[in-house]
Amino acid sequence: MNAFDVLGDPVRRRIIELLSEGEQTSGAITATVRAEFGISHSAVAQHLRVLRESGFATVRAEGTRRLYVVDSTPLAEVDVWLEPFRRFWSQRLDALETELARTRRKK
Amino acid sequence: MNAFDVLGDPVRRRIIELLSEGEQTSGAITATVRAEFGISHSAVAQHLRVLRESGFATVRAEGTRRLYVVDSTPLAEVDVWLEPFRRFWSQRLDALETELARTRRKK
DNA sequence: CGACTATGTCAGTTCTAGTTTATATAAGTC
DNA sequence: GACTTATATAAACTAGAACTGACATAGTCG
Repeated sequence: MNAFDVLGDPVRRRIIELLSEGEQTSGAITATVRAEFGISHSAVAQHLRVLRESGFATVRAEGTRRLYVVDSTPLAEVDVWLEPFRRFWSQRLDALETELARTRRKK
Repeated sequence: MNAFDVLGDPVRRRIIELLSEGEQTSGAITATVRAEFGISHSAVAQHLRVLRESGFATVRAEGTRRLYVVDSTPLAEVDVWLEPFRRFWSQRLDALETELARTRRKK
């Protein structure tokens, strides 16, 4: 599954957000997501699988717990795709910076 | 339809890429996409509709032609979502910069 | 005006992704 | 060893997205 498809699901985006705060057990993630989205534990487990298989997360076993961490590689890919478009919304910022520089020189 | 869902489709991503090079007629876009993906003109028209309705593109009529331009607003939203994660892949760069600064000071 | 071109929409079909319920596995606890 | 907890998977169902083919609208050109 392609990186953009993975991010297409709000539950998965939320899980990635949760993981950005640091390592989380499957159980902790499931509890939060269940509370927020009202879906079954199985649904969450399947989202976790998608995140694993698409490279957005990696897992480490500790006893019966599974500890998930975010892997930023696919996110970086998305960022790269976005890169050429960034000029569209940074144009105004650039213009502002130029203007500020000019004002400063006048002083 | 949410911005991430819109970007989930490869045809739509391609259309956005095409539009980033500047204004394009519906016909031009359709021709390129049909050649690359082998789908019907109707399918392309429907993707264009999604892009319009989700705010990724705006249209201007000129005779019978429709001229599409990219609107970066939803792309910027995606960029904003990505922002907090950027530190993950810029860490290495940051570390490198710190190291360089230290080396410079030693000299 | 009639034929043609550019574009868009509708209806129906197919495929896929997300969900639930039920089941499986393996590690801790008494 | 039986019971519980943590987690994952399988199978079946459903909803919705994407596609095709047919039709609709409106400019353009002879």
